[in-house]
Amino acid sequence: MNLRAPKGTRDVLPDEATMRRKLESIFADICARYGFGEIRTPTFEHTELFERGVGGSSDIVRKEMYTFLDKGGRSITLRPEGTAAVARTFVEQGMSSWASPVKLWYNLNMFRYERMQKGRFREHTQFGCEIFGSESPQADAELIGLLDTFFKELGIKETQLQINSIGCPVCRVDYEKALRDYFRPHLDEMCVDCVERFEKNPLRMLDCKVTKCQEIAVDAPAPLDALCEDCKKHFNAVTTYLEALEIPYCLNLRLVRGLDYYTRTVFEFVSHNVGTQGSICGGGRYDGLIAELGGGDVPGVGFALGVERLLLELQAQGLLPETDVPPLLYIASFDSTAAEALKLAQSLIRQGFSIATDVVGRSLRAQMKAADRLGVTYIVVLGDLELEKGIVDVRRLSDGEEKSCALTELGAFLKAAESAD
RNA sequence: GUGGAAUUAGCUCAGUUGGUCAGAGUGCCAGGUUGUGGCCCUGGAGGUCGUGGGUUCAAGUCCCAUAUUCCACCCCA
Repeated sequence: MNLRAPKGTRDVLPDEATMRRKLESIFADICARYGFGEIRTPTFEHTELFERGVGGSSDIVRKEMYTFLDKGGRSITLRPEGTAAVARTFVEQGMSSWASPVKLWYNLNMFRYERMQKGRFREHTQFGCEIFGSESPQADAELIGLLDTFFKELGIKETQLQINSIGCPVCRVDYEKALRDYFRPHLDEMCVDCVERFEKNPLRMLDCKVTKCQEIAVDAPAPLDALCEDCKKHFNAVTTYLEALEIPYCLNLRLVRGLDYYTRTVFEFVSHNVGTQGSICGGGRYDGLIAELGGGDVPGVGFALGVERLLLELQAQGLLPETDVPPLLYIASFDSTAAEALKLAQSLIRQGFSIATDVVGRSLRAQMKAADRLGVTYIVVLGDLELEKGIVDVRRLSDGEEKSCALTELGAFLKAAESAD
């Protein structure tokens, strides 16, 4: 077999598909209860959207995008993340004239050209939420509250919320200057990446993983101290609301996040169960994004949650959703009764029951084995004898107990059996 | 983009210093029981040993390249 799924992609088989469907349904339900509407954007966009929206200094834009020229010569990129695309829709569809704030959620697959690792794929799925049109810390808190609700409904316990504020463009300018002043004397001791970050985005020098750089960064000016009065007030209000919602959080002054559009609040839910990167969910405020994309001065805040990482987390905590249950009843038949068996199965299925029947033309013995392997609860043999009398014996496979039942009463029998469980 | 490990049947894996090494378990199909599941017994299908080169009388086995997967770095969900 030479043909394989492309590197970094996965096949989702029935058991996992069922689990994912349940997660999707829980998330959709919670979003609806919080007043969010679903949005589905195109799988690909003009490359320029991500270059401007996500930002040229981010790794996503620099080296992880699936970009190609289409037959019309347009530069197209498979979406590497959701926020820029949803923001584009906001502008294009004139959502600034909708009742404000506009609250949207999505469930979309994302594409990033990366090396494979635990919890990391070239195609992966994100659940996400965005609130456009509110500058208030109440919006930040509501989003984190929504996530907290989601995790609680799934039973997740071990994740930790980390939060930080990286300030607004105004205090960022002062802060970046302060950082450069601090790091400049140490530059020759730091890694090549940090030297590059010094020019482009000195904030990210704070969370460099190189030991030497970390040692130097320890005494760097802290982001929270550098915030302007408005940003300080905003951040304090966010944490106050989190306390009111009884959501535990952990200040992480090193938390910066690599997408260029973030302002003020940034946060992540982390866990040790999803590989060393640890992040299940990340988000923050992006007050300048809509303007950057040609819309008005509309603030925004949002998050994205990695579904594959969520599944890893649920598995580690023994919380995976149930997979499909086997059919309730297997109808065994013979050549002479195959038509009647199909008819009976269809009738019961149309009444709402889950029914299996032979579609291979197997011997009765093989059908019994097949039914057993499927894990069905009951089995009936529909032969000429049974058809003649209009009565079948319903056998319960768990203990072999048999009960006679008129063919016309089979639906009622199954209904009673179902409700008895 | 950098570094490390791995790849043999659908799945989990044996396979010694190159020489009956194409294997086991499990799963699948059938039969034993021509109209009755599980346990048991028997048989069957399924692999160009990731791919391509090289060394050799002889290569899952040694060498090189490459692909894929896993792990870590970077970064992100």
